[in-house]
Amino acid sequence: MPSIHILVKPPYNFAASVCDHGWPSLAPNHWLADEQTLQRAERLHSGDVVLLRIHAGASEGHDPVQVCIDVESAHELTPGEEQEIAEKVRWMLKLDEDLAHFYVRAQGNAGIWAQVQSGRGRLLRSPTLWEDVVKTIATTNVTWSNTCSMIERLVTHLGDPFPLVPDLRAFPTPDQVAAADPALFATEIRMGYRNAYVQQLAHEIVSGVRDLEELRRAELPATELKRELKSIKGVGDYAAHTLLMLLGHYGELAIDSELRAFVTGRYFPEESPTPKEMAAIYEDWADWKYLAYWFDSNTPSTS
DNA sequence: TTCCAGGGGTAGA
DNA sequence: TCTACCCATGGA
Repeated sequence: MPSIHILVKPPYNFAASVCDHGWPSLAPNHWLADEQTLQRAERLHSGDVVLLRIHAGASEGHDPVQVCIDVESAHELTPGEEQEIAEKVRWMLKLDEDLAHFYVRAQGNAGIWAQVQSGRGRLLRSPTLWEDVVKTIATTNVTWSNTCSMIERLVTHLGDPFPLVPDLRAFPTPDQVAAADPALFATEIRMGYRNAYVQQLAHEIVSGVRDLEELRRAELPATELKRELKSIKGVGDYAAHTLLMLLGHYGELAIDSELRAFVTGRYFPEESPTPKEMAAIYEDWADWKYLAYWFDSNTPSTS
């Protein structure tokens, strides 16, 4: 089985970073806890589906951390395919993001620093912005377990199978979602009123009206990215800020029921804060508000 | 049965 | 910019 290796400058904790938010639980991702491995069926540009098993390699002290990608495939990989896989995994793991300023800033907060000093902060994302937008829309106004079920059904019904283990499927492409019968969404995939949003986005991409991969690669300022993201039906402030985080912009908080409950409980026990009051808690973190909140919410209260 | 979850669109002010 | 109302789904 071919294995692709990537060297990562420390500090970097593969397992903690991958598992720091819910994305490894959303199909086609699957976290194999016993093996500390992220498994995922992935459709390559050629249309072939391969199985990726991503895990940390052995490293000591200050040596670069090694990330290993074991690839199972029905055919022999070409050099181009190996390069494609490596690029996708680098993107998914945010290996090219510079978090140095966040680490410096985090050292001023003992609780948050304790959370991140081992090399965390690179939250998992999907190989394509398309997949991340669909998944983010699927997190709105539903419980997390329902989000997982919706995405599982979407992948099961529309994703291409991995030939060697057909039960494992890749995330469906915009073409596959656009071509799907709306009745299949209504009766089987069951994303509720989000069905129309997801299929509309797929149609926009297929028709060329919208290019999310161009948007993903374009190094636009956060304000412009946010405007583009909010023009997608089903993406409001919460979803846009979540997607900005996934794209490497941490200056806006994604205010959802979890954030409201955490911030109210820790900082406003006697009142019900407005969104502006909640945002003010992390104002000093400037471009790093999202990560600051994220690790603050994982930090035990000192009071 | 009712409520609500990792909200958002729309209409009307 | 703000508010009211509606939106499918599934678990508690």
